[in-house]
Amino acid sequence: MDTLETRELRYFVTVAEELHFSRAAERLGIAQPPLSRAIQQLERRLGVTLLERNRRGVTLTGAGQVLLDEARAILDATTAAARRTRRAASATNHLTLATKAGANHELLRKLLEAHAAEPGAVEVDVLLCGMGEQARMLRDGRADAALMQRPFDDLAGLDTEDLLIEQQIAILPAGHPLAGCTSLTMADINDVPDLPVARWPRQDGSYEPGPGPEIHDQSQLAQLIALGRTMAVLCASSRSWLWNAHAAVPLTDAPHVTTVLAWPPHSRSRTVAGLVRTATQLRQEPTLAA
Amino acid sequence: MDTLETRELRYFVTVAEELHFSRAAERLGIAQPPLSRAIQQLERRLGVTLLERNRRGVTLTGAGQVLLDEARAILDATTAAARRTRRAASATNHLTLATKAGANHELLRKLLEAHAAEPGAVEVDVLLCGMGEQARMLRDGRADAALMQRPFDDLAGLDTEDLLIEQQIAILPAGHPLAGCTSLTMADINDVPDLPVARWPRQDGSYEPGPGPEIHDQSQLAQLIALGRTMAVLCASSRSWLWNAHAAVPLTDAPHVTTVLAWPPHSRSRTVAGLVRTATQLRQEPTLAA
DNA sequence: GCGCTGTCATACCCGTCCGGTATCACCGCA
DNA sequence: TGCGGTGATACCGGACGGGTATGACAGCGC
Repeated sequence: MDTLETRELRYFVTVAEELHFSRAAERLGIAQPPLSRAIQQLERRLGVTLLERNRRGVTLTGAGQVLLDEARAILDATTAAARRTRRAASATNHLTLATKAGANHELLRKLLEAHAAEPGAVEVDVLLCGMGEQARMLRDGRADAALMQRPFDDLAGLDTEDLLIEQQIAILPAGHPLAGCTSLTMADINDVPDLPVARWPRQDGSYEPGPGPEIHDQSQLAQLIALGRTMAVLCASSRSWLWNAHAAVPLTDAPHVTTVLAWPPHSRSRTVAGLVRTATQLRQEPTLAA
Repeated sequence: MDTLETRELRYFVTVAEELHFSRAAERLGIAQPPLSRAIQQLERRLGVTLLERNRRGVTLTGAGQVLLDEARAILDATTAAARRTRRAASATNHLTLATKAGANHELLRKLLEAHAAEPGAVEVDVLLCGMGEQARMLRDGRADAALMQRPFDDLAGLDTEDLLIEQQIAILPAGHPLAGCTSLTMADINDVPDLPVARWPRQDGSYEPGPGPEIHDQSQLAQLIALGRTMAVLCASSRSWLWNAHAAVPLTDAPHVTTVLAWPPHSRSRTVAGLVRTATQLRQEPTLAA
């Protein structure tokens, strides 16, 4: 009675996104009548009205909104499942680790080193991602594990293991007056008239309004800071990629950043488990606790 | 090309569990030949061998094991999706909160109270679960949110918000010699010859071997302690349900227990979001921080 | 070695159901 | 009151899921 087929979910998601049967059918590459029928069947089977067909357009009901979220997650999970299965068959004894390009150099190096030294070491392919792309990589099965940062990245639905807690620092142009300070507060750096704070994309990819430049990747940010156009707040390990034209000043009241190893739940694969084990051991070493 | 239908996944999971086509077909209520064909189609579509058909039996390949985990998660997600959609349609303005029976009385009371006082308050149905049942309730869509405890409960794949960090305490029969101590350590209470520590089920439902009794629910435990048959290690808030025949002694070196509010990821429902908001505000109140 | 049993795979047929085309009912609009 | 555009309905053909019968093959007892 509750056998939601993925075909039906695919159809429903498309209709819910388009709020228009004909356009949805076109996007799906089928005709409109079968699509209408499929949605009706889905509604009948569930015993629930998912879409309100008014004159001039279609709207989602509350239940429809719920199913939309669920269906999206399920469809993502199926493509991820297919991809993971294929990768498990082909690149056996490989493991793809997604990391934010430029972040956590040191931690990554140590993790790879420690993992390679383990007895049953599998080869680790490092996948450098843009801002917050790791979550997608994990969820759609392109990566087996990822280094991510709380509270920046969206860890919803992922298993995690904390690896490193860091202060945040302000990265400034070396010549700027504030660069000489030994420490700063958030209040100090907000509203500096000639040096707006860079804006990162939010989880949905949009930017909140503000004077600072919109940042897409770390190299762009580095250059803009070096040019004296902006400043940024980053975790302390970002020091590893600073230029001569950059200055780093600790922020006393910024929230701490936790770097975590994340992996998809329900993944009981031996290879990921091995990496997690290595990582937890790493964390317990005093050299990283500092 | 990667359109894993849920029917195929259902078939594959059954075969992978039975490791026997005919039995799997019987369980599925279909004949064996169509099942064989369906699995072959799945393998052909994925381009991956999922099952090794040896003489005398079938075994899972590595890729098959991966797909088995993924498929189970997906099938759970579909039944959960159907249930959540139906509940969203029928019990609108309701919200089901799963809690471990007997745990976190005070916190639960305060949470419900605070939530009821919110302006857009929806009614909260409290669902009392047995050991670690909350995770299943959340995952299969019977509950919208749950109070759970780290590190006891399996939080994999759930979103959480920390609510309360507590010490653990030892619950002893009131007359026992150790009951007079002002504090104890784990070493003190392990290997007490006449009072073995009670054993809780693990995440898979099994018990690790040991001398203590196997515990299924809190009332059973309470009685066994009162009878002087066992002792238990629990979080401090368990004091609220202690009997006169019980004594509680703080444990100095036991790991802390974090009670969290958990909910399924991708759930952007307004009602759950409201409860989470209430909960986070609760956490920030000093009365609970103590 | 010969059947016997039990495994999964193959061959073939049938009915369901998915998808397509044609059309309808309805609304807003000029 | 037509016209454009919406989703729903009617009907038809073909693909495909499911059933039965059978095959290929391994292990086992005689």
